Amino acid sequence: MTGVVFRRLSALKPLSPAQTQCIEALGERIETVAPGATLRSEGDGPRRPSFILSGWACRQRLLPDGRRQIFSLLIPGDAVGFCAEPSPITSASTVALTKVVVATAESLLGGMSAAGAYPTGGQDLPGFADHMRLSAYLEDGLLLDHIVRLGRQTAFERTAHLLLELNWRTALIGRADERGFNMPLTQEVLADFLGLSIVHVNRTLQQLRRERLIEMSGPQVVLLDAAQLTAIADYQPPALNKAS
Amino acid sequence: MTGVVFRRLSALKPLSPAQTQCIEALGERIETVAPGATLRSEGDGPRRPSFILSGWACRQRLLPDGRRQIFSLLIPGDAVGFCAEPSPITSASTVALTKVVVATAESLLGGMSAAGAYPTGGQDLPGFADHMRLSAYLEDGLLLDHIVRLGRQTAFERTAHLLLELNWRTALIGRADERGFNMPLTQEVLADFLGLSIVHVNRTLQQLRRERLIEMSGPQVVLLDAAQLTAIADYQPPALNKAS
DNA sequence: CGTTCAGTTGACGCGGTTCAATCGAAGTGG
DNA sequence: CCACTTCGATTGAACCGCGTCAACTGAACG
Repeated sequence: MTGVVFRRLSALKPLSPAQTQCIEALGERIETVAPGATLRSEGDGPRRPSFILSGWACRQRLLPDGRRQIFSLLIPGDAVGFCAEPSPITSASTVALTKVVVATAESLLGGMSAAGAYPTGGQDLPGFADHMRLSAYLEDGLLLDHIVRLGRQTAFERTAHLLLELNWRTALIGRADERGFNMPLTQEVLADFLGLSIVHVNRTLQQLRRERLIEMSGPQVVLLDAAQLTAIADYQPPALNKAS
Repeated sequence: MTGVVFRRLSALKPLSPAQTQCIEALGERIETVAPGATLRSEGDGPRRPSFILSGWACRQRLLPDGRRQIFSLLIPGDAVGFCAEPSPITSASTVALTKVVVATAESLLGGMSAAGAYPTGGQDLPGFADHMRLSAYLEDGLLLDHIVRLGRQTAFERTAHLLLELNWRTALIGRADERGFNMPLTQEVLADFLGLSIVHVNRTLQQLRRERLIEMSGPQVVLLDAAQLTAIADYQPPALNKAS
């Protein structure tokens, strides 16, 4: 179960044996969250950070009249709640979209603690600060991509872009191959992420299928022509430079 | 000139005398950038971080066909290029919207250096790491607000929300009062920020004036009815908790 | 077997874009 | 000092991408 975390983090920067061992130990502190449940709500105080071992979640905000905007989709291997603030400056809640298994991971917090304190108790902590920092940059980049999608791309381009992003991210954790990847999202979730109506998401997906760019059977998605999709969406995968 | 930086940072967390002195010293390393010039381009390597002392800039990305999306607007007191990565994971460039004066500030980098190194050379550095971390969270929150605007708000709501945000931010650095604030942006910039066409930005601003919610004369903006604007836009100012 | 939930489809309307033209203010060069 | 240009703001008309409303389908479930 902790393999996804290993793959996710080692893609950012190589992991030492001590770190690898530390990640394997994550499997010992597991919690299961039901679909729809809140992993972390808006005004939460300091909360133990964790990794998603299985299932999908999202960060979102609700408007008073019920409109919802999803900021990011969280897949296995992704971190939750690593913002070390006592109370977050801006409100967003993290919600499970499927059944989710998380591993609590305060032990990885070395160098991430609040008030900028450098590791005090355990100098021998395997130092995940670099990984978490790189991970934060990666997420930040995904947010910028999202802003471009919402601000300047058509429904067709947006949807193609998202599918390419999810294909890249699932591949990173070893969950995508030539037979595609698994996307356990309803069209309502896609709509709230892409800033579209459910109906229009439905029609856009149909168009992608009609033009033989993708294939879908249930939650399984196959990108039939990744090159053309990439051109349509102006997609550029994140540039991970492990040399860092 | 460095007063805006002081106000900006001390709003996040009180500044020690040593830190204050350090900020005043920023005035010694000044550069001027012409409107339209690039402060920091996409693939730039490690670049010296800096603060904007006067003028406005933005972070943006261009699409192949010329469409532009602006991620964030940068005003005096804001930091530029504090991401400590050798090469950024995602591409965005920072461009001056007016004449901009920046102060280079590598001396504030204590605890921000690459590779997660904790301060080595100068333990006596006044430690701006906390401030820069809080500042990053603040910016992150502004990005989330922006995503909600673009994804789920109408042109009218979006524009109102932006004006409230800019009013709050200019007030934070002491540049807004009951006579309003100065917004040196063309409608084209507003359009590329709000994900709208120039024409529609023009009409939306007209509607805001017609409904006596704002007043504009040149770059000067007055919010005539901040309460109603706040309700319309569902605006919530960032919660700065200095107690952190 | 009724209920619920996700996906699908058609008709219609609106919010916002596009195209095109006008206008005033601010340069700029002869 | 006067054309001439440029740039940003403004306006009208036509168009269309996408939302809204409403109905229907099939699968899953108790």
